[in-house]
Amino acid sequence: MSKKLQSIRGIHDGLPDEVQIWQHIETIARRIFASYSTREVRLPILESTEVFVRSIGTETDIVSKEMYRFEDRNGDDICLRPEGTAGAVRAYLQAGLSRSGTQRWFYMGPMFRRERPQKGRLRQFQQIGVEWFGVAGPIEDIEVLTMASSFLDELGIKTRLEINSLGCPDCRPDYRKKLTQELEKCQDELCGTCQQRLSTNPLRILDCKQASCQALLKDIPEMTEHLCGICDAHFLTLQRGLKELGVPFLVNPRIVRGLDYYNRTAFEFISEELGAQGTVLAGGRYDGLVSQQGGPATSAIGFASGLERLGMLLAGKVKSPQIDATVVALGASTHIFSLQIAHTLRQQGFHISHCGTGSSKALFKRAAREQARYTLVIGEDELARQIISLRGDDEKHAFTLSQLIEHMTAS
RNA sequence: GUGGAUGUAGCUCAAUGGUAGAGCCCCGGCUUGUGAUGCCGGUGGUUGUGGGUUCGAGUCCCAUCAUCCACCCCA
Repeated sequence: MSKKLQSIRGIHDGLPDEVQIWQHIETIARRIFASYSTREVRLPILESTEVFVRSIGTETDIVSKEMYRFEDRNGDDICLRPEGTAGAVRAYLQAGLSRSGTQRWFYMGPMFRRERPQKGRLRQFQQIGVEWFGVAGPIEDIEVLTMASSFLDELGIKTRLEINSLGCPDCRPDYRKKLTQELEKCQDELCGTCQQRLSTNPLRILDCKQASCQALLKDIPEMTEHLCGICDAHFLTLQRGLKELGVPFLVNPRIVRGLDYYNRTAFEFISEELGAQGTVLAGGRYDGLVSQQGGPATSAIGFASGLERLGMLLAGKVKSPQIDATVVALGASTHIFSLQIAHTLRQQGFHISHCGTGSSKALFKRAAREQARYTLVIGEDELARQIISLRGDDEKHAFTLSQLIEHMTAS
């Protein structure tokens, strides 16, 4: 006997009940994004590792520990994409679109990160993402945020929106320096990982989860108070726009990003229902990335959202597709006739399931499970007279095929 | 990567170290034409996997795999 086969760790199957929810999410995404003239791109799942090294760098654990990276047969260093933005920028530049005006893109598809899995944190997961290129903002920041907000609203997912400004290469280094100086004063009281972060990524200390660190941060200077004039104006306009457009938000100066190409607007839509995996949609401005990948200075903003997490919040709330009719064929002699009926109805655009063979009890039980609008009963009598009965009615109320089509169309 | 919890039937869960069970679901019969109720019957398990201790292991020990929780990281 062979061992039972199973999918590999953190890589799960999408079974019909879950896929149905994903498709619902995707349908709404397509509609909302289209209303912002944002068009779909389909980008590679495999990229050369260089694409991510250039955008993510080798500083964090990401490239070294958390990517599926391997050597192709010809020696190329390639990997499964861990996110969508880097590949989108690569595609944008490869197609020479930097001289074609604003590009508004969205994508949906699988991403791969080799992390310790949890619920809502898988190694293969799916993201829906948006990237807008050539948009300096803050108008586009407001639009991207209202778009994201409409998307979640339309899904009926309750979140709170938190925004922050990360500043820019002009003002962030000063703030980082000031923050580091302040934190060095109480260095010994910081938790172990934050003492590390002091040298590697001091901004990350701002969202440390240790209560002791948060207490030390109480009187620390905030990024939002140290923005340069341009960043400050950008952030204020964004806030005013959101207010005027009725998008509720909270300024959270402790939102940070792990990578340097992010600047100014950063935002997260957070659900209360998912514990530590509560961020359901996150994004921000990344004016530095296109040039970092070797292109011309190009402003850009985007966000991404995990389908699995959205799906968990919608579990049980998405209706199954309605089947129009299910066919009960009683007795072997009726099988072909019943198949012809089903076939014709399908050609008319109806959704039909056929209950197959078995005892009448089994067939009607199967039929009931389908929860179709109609159960069509076809037995010897119906076959002889070329008619179809409905469950619950006797043969006096039977339909000819054309009458049935008319009846089903009318109701 | 670190720390912790949990793995018994399709699902929810029982079982002092001593014969692996219940409810629900599924299938069939009473009832070869309308998912009732009822009764009767049935399928389904190498107790995640592999070792060890023991006369005897679902139970104790070790390893491993998976899921879940928190941390790390978070693109």
